[in-house]
Amino acid sequence: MSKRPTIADVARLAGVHKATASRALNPEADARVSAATARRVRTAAQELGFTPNTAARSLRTNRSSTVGVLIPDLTNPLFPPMARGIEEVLTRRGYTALLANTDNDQAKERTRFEALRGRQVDGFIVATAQREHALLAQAHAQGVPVVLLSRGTDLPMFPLVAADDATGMELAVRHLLELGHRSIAHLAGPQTLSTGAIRTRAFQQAVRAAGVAADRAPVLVSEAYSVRAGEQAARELLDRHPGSTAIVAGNDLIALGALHVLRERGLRCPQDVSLVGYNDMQFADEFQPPLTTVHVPHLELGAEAARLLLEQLERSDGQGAGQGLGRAGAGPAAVAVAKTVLLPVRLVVRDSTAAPQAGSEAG
Amino acid sequence: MSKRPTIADVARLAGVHKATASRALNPEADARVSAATARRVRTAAQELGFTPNTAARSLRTNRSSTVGVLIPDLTNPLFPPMARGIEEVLTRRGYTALLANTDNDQAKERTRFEALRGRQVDGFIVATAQREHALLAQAHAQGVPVVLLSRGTDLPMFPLVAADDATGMELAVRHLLELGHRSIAHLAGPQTLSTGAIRTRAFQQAVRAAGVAADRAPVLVSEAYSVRAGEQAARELLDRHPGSTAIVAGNDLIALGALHVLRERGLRCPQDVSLVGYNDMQFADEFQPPLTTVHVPHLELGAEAARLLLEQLERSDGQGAGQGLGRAGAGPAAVAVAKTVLLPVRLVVRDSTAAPQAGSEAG
DNA sequence: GTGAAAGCGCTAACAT
DNA sequence: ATGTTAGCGCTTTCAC
Repeated sequence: MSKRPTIADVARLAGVHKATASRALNPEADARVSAATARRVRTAAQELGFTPNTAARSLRTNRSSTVGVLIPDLTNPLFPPMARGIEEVLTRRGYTALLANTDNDQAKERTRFEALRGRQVDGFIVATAQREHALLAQAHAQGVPVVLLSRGTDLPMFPLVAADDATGMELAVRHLLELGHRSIAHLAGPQTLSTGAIRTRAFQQAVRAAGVAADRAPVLVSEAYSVRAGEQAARELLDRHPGSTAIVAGNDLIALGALHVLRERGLRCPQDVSLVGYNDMQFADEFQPPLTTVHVPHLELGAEAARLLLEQLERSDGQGAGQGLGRAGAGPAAVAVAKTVLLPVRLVVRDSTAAPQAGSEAG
Repeated sequence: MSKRPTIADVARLAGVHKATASRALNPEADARVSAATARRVRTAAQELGFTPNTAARSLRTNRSSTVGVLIPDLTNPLFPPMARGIEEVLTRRGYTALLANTDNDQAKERTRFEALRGRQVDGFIVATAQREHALLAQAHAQGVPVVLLSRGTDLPMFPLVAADDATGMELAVRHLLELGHRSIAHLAGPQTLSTGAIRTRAFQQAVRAAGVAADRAPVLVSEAYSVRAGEQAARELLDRHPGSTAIVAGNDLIALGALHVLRERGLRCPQDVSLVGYNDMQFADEFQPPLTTVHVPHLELGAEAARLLLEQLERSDGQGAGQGLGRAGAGPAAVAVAKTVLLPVRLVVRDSTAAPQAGSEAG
């Protein structure tokens, strides 16, 4: 366990001063060093296997090249691809992600957030946003750099990278309409989340635009994006609206719950009831039946969020306040509004949707 | 973005010296401080919202309370539960995990390993071990604290936390035998991984013990733990051993590949061929058909690995070399051997296994 | 273009 | 039980 070489060792071997070595090794300052010495220093560093002590650097620069990532639960198949997308762009730029699972628990989230701040993270990528979010409001007031991933807040405090859910939901509903369905129910996700609210609204607009009467397009809200909650909501739906020939779920987990309930009631999917999920999570194509769903590019979502955050960090590097903002409206009175990036989605048709059977399940 | 309070601020507010404040705030040293001042200091810290600058602490103590975690791929459903188990015990003790995906790529693994070392991680949890592993051998030589997770090396260099795969495989084979199968094939995982080798050996022992002839218990090696590789191996298996009435796969992903191939050949599972997976990964119960498999407690595996590493870190805290070793054999000539913890598994019977149909598929 | 010197915030000797 | 001092390894003024 021989001690690791420091920059002083490198400087000595290269025959220069510590400061010069530091400059030569740092891309931003190496213009101030002659090409020859720069090369000598880099060779020396290579030879010794020098890697800078990040703690020392961090202490000096007050930056850590580290980013906190708040996600609900790594065990939910949506998030691993996002995490990988984040990791990929972050590491390429010398940053490291610190992942924290919050389990949608506010107290836990706050604890982890504080702990990460204590570790001098330079910013956060937050995939746990509620439409109203005390912690985020506070973070915003304190000028902490944050990028929102997948879920937004009602106030556009922070840049957001999300899927184009309005379009996605429209695709889903249109698919069902084209198959001939006229009684389409929505098993909505939690309305406290932007994804839940946006998809629900888009569902309602799509059915209304097609001239489907409101009572033929009921919305039942699942209290969580989970199989269990999906089952509960699905039971209620089948009890109260037995005439529905199709269901579009707020996400794939809820759809899975619905699948269970259909099975438990002896209803066949898609013959008796068609079902559309949302997200196209891993293994959605292995379900029984393989799920028709809206594909969301989770990895790209994560990658883009990381890019946005880095951009913001770089910008606010020199000066203090910089919050990575775009401008809405024009003129001097314009309010600062954060940029939103919407990534395109597409419908993936598999076996859980089909034309409604004549007579069957008609309300 | 007012500057964060330092320990000097806390000391001033409490009317003591920095060093005293530091002692009062550090559990290990607070015995050397009077209860009264300790309380005063802690109150002051609370009031200011003081959180120590980890970079400074790290620089001074040469420890980071940070652990590197090497996994193949977060997107493989086995690893998120492990990561959560790790996170849970680590954060409880004030540590943070730095996750890195290696994609089973040696170059990538080395790069990430070095990067993490550069960040002064105190140790590693490695779930990417090959039976022969250059990087790990080297890490061992350098005295880097490492705990192996799930996959071991041939040489017991490091403590290992894994599932009791020998028993698990025996359970799987016995289940098939009890159903009446006498032609059981094994779609093995990569033999360069301890899990692949151990499960294969256990398979062979189990069938041999039951008196099944070797040619009635063929072993085909899948070149990766993946659906794709599983499909390839399964095709070869069905081509070369069409008489098999049951398959036990090296893991659930391989089993899934086998399922695809059975379907593509018009063979029904379990009526024509029974199939057993391994791991009981998330959603294995949603496959078509729901998969009979060996349940492995992945979260507990991760948690236990974290515990072992912390133990080792605590121990080697003061002195230098401590490698967290047990002793094998007795007497002065005994070789240092690292502890292995095997967690129990259990067979989960679902719908992919059944008694062989009389006559069908008989070789 | 390079060297000298200071200091980030913390903790571990060493006093007292 | 508490204060004093020094220094972890790095970057960044400031000189020259």
